[in-house]
Amino acid sequence: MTRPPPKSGKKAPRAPAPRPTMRKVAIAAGVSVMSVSNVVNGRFDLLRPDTRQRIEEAIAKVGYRPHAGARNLRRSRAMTVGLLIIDQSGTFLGEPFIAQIAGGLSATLGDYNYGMLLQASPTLDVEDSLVFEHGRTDAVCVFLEGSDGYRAKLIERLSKLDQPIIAFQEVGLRNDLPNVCVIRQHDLVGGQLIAQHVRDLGAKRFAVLTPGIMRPGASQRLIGIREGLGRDSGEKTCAIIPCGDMSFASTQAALLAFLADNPCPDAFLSLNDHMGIATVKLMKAQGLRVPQDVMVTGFNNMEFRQYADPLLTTITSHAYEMGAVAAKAILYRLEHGRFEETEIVLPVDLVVGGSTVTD
Amino acid sequence: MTRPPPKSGKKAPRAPAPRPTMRKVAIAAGVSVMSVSNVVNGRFDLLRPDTRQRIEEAIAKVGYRPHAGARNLRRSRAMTVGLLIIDQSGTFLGEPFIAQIAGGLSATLGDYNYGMLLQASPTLDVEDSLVFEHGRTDAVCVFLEGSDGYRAKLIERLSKLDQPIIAFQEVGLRNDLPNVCVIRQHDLVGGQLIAQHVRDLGAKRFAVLTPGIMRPGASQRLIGIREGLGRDSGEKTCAIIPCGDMSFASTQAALLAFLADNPCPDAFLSLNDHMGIATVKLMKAQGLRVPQDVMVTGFNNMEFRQYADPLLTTITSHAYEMGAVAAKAILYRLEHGRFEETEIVLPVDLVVGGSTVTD
DNA sequence: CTGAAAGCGCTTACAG
DNA sequence: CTGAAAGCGCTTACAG
Repeated sequence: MTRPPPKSGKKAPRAPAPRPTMRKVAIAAGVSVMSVSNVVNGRFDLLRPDTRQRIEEAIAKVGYRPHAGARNLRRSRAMTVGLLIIDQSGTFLGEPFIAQIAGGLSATLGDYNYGMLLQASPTLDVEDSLVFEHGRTDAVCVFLEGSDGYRAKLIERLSKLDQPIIAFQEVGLRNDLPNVCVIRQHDLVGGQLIAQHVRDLGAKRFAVLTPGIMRPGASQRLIGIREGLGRDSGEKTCAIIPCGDMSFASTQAALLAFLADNPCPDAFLSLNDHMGIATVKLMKAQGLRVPQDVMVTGFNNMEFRQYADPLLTTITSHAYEMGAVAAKAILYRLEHGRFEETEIVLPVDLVVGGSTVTD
Repeated sequence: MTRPPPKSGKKAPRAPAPRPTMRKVAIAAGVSVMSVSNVVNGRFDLLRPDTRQRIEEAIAKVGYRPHAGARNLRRSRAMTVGLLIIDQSGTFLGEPFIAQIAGGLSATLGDYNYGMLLQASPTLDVEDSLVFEHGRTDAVCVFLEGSDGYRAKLIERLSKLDQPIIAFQEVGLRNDLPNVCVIRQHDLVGGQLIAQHVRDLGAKRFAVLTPGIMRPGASQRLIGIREGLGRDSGEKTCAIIPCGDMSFASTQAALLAFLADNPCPDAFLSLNDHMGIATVKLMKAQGLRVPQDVMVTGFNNMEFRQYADPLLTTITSHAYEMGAVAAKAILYRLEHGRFEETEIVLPVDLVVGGSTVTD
C-alpha cells in the first residue's frame, strides 16, 4: 500500500478519476462489453428492449462517453481530414482566400461527422508533418508554395504516403497519380478576362502586381493575363512588380520603387484584391484619378473590396465552395476507394467596378 | 481458398497493401517489436549500435511509418487540441478576429508538435461535438455565442467533460471551475478609451453599432463604451444599432433604417472595423464629412482598416497573440496538471485616425 | 439474443 | 542489451 508522502503542505492532488470505459458500463449493467458496444453504435436490432434499457441506464449512471481514439484504431479510420498549408509568411489564415477554403472544408466535413486537422508549415519539407501521421487523418488536403518543379516533386512523394491527397490550385501535375485529386479554379481564364477587359478599354502599358512568394494559382493568373493582353499588343509592355508579403505597406513600397524608375502604366493588374486596393489608394494619394488616369484591377472579390473607392474591378473566386467541393471529393474517395474525378475546376466571373470604368 | 470471381471485366482491384507495422520491421531486422519501438522513439541508449543500425535499415526497407493513432491510444494522449467555434452565421473563419486566434493557436501548437482540430458548430448544443470525443483531443478551446446566462451554463457543463477548457473572451464566469481557463482581452477598457476619446472631442449624441448576435467580447465593449461616455453626459443619448451579420450591406441597411427615424448622432461607435468602415462610406455617400460632421470609430485594427478613407480611429486587438497565449496555457496545463493562471487578460490600445480627428 | 476471444498497432513495466 | 507479455478501449467475426 504505497501512499502519498505524508505532511505535504498542499492537499495531495487526488488521482484523476479514470474515465469510465465500456467494461465499467458492462459490469454495471450485468452484460458483456459487446452488448454495450451494440447499444453505443445503435445496433438495437441485436438486443432485447429490456437489455438495451438496462445498458442505457448504466451508461447514464456511470457517465460513459465512447473513446473515439480506440474506436478509430480498431476500425482503421481517423474520421479526420488534414489541411496542410505551406506558408512561409506565418499568416496563413490571415489570407481570406485560404481562410474561406478552410471554412468550407471544415463545415462540410463537419456535416458528415468528420473533423479537420489544420496545420501550417513554414517549411517546404512536409512529409513528417502531423497531418500525414498514420491514424491521424484519412486524407489530406494541401495548399503549397514554391516553384512549379518543387511542388510537382513534392506531390509525387506525398502520393506515396498511402493517403489520399487533395491538392488545391495545382495545375499540370502528372495525371497518373491515382491517390491525388486536384481542385482548383479557372485562374487562367480569370486572368484572361481581366486583361481583355482593360485592353478593350484602351490600355496599352501594363504592370502586374504579384505576391513575393507565388502560390500555384497566382502563376495561372499571370499566364492568363499575358494571354489576355494578346501578342498583337506589339511591344513588351507588361511589367511585373513583386510585392513581398502583399500587405498594404509592402505593396505601396514596391509600387513607389517601381514608379521611381518607370513611367506610370495605363493599368495596374493585381493578382489579388489586397494589392489592388493598396494601389488605388496610392494612385489617388499621388493625385492621379482612377480610372481616368490609371486603371486598377484586383482578384478574388473579397468582402473588403467594398471598403475602398472606387470599387475594384475584380474576379470572383468561390473559395468557400472550393473547400466544400474538396470535402465532397474526399468523402467519395473514402467511400468508393477512388476519386470520382481526378481534377475539378471551379468557374470564375468578371466583376466590373469603378476602378476601370466610370459610371 | 476463396478467390475473386473470375472473368471480371475489370482488373480485380488489388487489395490495398497493408501498411507496414512494427512487427514487420521487427521480423525484417530479426529483433523484437520492442527494440523497434525503442529506435522509433529515439531511446538509443537502450540499444547496441549495430542493432540500431539493422533496425534503421529495416525501417527504411519496408517503408515503415509509425501509427500515431495507436501510440496515442497506448499513451492516453491525443497530441491534439480542439478549437470549437459556435457560429450561427456559417462564416466563422471569414471573421479576421477569429481567423487570427485560430492562426496563433495552430502555429504555436505546431511548434510543440501538437495538432489543432478545428470545428465550427452552428448550434449551441455542443457537448457531443467531435472535439469533445475522448481520444481525439487533450484539451479544447471554445469561442461561444449566445446570452451570458446560456454561455455560463454551457461552460459549467463542458468543464465536467474531463477535458481542460480554454474559453475565449468570457468574463464573469464562476471561478471555481478548475478545468477552465479564460483568455480574453481588455475589451471593456477598449470601449472606455474609445468613448472617452469621442466625448473629449465634444460629441454629445452617440450610436453604437453592434453585431446581430453578440459574442462575449462585444458585450464588454458595449459596457466599456457606456462607462466611457460617462453618466455626467446627462440625457439618454446612446442608441444601439444591431447590424445583423455585420456585412457591408447589412450594416448600411441597418444604418439607413436608423437614420430614417432618428437624427444623425455626433459619433457612431462600431464594435468592429467592418461596421465602422461601412458607416464611414455611407456617411460620405450621404454628403456628410467625416469627422467634421460625424465621427466614426471601429474596433480591432485589422489590416483592411487601411483600405478606407479616412482612417478609422480604432482599438488594437492582439488576436493572433491570444491564440498563441492559449496554446502556451494548454501546454502548461497538460504538463503540470493544472492551469498556471485561471484567467489571462491581454491589453488593448487606442489608435487614433482621421475618422475622429482632422490632421 | 448474448458472450468469450482475438486483434487494431503501439508502449511499458518486468524478467532475463 | 534484448524479449515475452500485458494492455490502451474499443469492434467484430464466431459460437452458442
